[in-house]
Amino acid sequence: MTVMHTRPRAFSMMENTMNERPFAQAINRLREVDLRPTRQRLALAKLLFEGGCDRHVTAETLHEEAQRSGARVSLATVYNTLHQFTDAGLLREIMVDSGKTYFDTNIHDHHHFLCERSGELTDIPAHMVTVAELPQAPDGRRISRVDIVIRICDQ
Amino acid sequence: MTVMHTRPRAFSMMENTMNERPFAQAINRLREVDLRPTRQRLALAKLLFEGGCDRHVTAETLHEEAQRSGARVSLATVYNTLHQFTDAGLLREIMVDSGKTYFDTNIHDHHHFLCERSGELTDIPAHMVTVAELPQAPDGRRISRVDIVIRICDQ
DNA sequence: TGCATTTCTAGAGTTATTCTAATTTAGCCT
DNA sequence: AGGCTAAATTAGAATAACTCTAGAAATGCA
Ligand SMILES: [Mn+2]
Ligand SMILES: [Mn+2]
Ligand SMILES: [Zn+2]
Ligand SMILES: [Zn+2]
Repeated sequence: MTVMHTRPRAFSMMENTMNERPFAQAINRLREVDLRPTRQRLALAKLLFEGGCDRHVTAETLHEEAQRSGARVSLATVYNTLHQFTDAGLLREIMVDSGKTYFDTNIHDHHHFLCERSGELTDIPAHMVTVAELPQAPDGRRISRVDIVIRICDQ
Repeated sequence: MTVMHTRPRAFSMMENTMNERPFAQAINRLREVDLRPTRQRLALAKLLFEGGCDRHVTAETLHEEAQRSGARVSLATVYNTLHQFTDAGLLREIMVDSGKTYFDTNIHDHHHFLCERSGELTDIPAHMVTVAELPQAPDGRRISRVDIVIRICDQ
């Protein structure tokens, strides 16, 4: 399956070598999308993108994590920042169940396992799913994305 | 002067069961799962299943529709009924975006177009999508369903 | 027809999210 | 460095979409 993603390249704190100025990449990346690199945005970027592993966070979970790490960021700012990062192509929004919005640090073409017991999301790289045939988009429309959620349960 | 004492006819469940053929199936289905065919449930079943076309409703939209049709059903009952119908296998729940829960009258294997402009859902019969390869479910789990949402936008 | 059980309902409560308006901060310009 | 202005942050209020509660009504059974 091929869906056109003309999205900015993933922003990764891992690209910083240890001795480079901390946050240099983050600051540049935020500048590119006209977001001032404030203390709050940098703290959240660090939590989201440092460590490199793909994450699925809610505003609430990221806020708690920020508190625990000692960063003083309001919940309103966490919401604002998650949406700004999403608009900037640094995050992807996923709405999958139970009225909660997840933000995915993996912006590459991929799909998800959804655990029906816990609600946990797990990435599936795009190459592991082959869609041989898709219907045409209705007249005057085009396909912007194909989201595949594989729901898993016990046994 | 003549005063008409036309006592409102008592509601007869038997009459409805026998005469209103479109609901015979729903009523039997409800009986199977121990849901009494009450005035409210039958009114909502009529709105949902009469006309045959596949629908994607929210509690709010179905409640408005019920009001307009003259049925007096509380919003709480609409929520209860939609969940009961879902548990009974008469509806399927879809959570696709914007924190709203949609209920789908099409319970057969199928997928959806999602209009990114309006949020409107449209059915795609399962045979129009061919999935050639799927990843294995994690150890001790099995795939319960594969949901495919094709997001469409303008142009 | 009486009675236990189920269902319905208004309104209160909850949760996730957005809005508002006052305060603080960032970036730029002397 | 100090001042200015737009952007950003924040606490708390507001909203949206449910969910719960507890009393009233309907239902089905004997
Ligand atoms: Mn993901
Ligand atoms: Mn459908
Ligand atoms: Zn799980
Ligand atoms: Zn549309």
